Amino acid sequence: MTTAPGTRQPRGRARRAAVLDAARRLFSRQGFKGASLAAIAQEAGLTDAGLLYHFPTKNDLLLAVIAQGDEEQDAALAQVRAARGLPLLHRMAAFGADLEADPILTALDVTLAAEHLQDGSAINAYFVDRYETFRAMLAEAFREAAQAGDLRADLDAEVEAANMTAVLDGLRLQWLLSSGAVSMAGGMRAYVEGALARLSPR
Amino acid sequence: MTTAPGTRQPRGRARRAAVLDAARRLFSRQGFKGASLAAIAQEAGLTDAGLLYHFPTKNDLLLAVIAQGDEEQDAALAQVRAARGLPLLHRMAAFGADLEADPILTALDVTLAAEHLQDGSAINAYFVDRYETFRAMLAEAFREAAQAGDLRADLDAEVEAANMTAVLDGLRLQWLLSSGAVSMAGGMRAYVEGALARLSPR
DNA sequence: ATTATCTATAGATCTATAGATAATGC
DNA sequence: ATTATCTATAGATCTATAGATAATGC
Repeated sequence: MTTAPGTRQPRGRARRAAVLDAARRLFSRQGFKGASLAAIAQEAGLTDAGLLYHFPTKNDLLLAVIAQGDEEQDAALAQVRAARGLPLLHRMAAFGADLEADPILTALDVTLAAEHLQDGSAINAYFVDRYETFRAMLAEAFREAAQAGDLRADLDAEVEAANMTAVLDGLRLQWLLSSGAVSMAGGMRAYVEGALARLSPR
Repeated sequence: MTTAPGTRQPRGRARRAAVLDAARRLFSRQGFKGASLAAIAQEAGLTDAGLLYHFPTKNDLLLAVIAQGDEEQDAALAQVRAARGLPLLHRMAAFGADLEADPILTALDVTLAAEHLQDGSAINAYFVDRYETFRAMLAEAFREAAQAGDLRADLDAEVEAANMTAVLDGLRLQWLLSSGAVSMAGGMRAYVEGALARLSPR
């Protein structure tokens, strides 16, 4: 029996990876609409038609880029999710540093989220969902910490969750716009420590 | 002597305003690259060629849209800048509500900033500068409040300024992505009050 | 035989210009 | 006379498809 249909050959797999890599870089720098298939193909070392063999449409390519980025970020997120309550919140202090480690992926995320803020696209739905999930995770941790007596019982878990998410997000933007002069890692650490001190019981 | 050259007639002025208004709405929803001149012209009730009589290039149109938005936001910012030190910081608590009052302008700002994060365009320079100025204003207020003994002497003015800016910015994104479920006004008020409580002396 | 890539091109936009025409204000 | 707008179109992209050809793995 020959290679099962659909199974990708090594050369093809390498090419696919090169295309994904080029697409991530260009989408990250110029946005989805700003980066043309021709530019991505050239960066990956093939023609646009060659690229479209691997990804039938530009939108398919974007979805693949996002899926890959997700997979990589899941590692950092799993570190956080391994804890609950106050320890989970403490771990958020290191999250800014995690994002600084991958400027391209971070810029991609900011750019794509803003580019699909309000259209009803699949990408928009993805971001709406991801933000909700992230906030829900933090809100639950705040509630658990409050119930356990580790934080003040009267805290507003929803507001705290949204604000912690907002700092991380806002720092990303300033970090990118200031060419790194504003530190995501430092800002986030300061915010988390400050918030937990402010919400400490008694 | 007839009308001085360059003086705009009433009809022209009204058209120009209609074009600016349509452009703001469409840039806000679809970004600069996402909104075509034809779509903007149609929304304003003229042809694309007609539009280009008023604004020679698409980029000129964008600059005019930004300049107009700036003028409007300056009103809210002037309210804040009228104070110094701790009172200035207290006024920041209402800033989220101000932004909620104009969803189109707020979405425009987020979208354009993200779309021009890293290109070396004039728009990029504008945002880099605006963020620096905003942070500098807040940092100075934190320093003054600390020196006056209204806040802890050992606060880090730069970090506090960047983080306060970040919350406002991050909340904008969540507010837009959640169709208003996350409150900018509430989140910002909570953040500012929390921060000032945390930094209150001894 | 299958997988990967290319050339060539269709068809849809998009920005911008040239030149004609209509509306307005003096 | 000046200001505003239109029709028509050039020229540049851009996404995507069709069909041919090259490379690879069994």
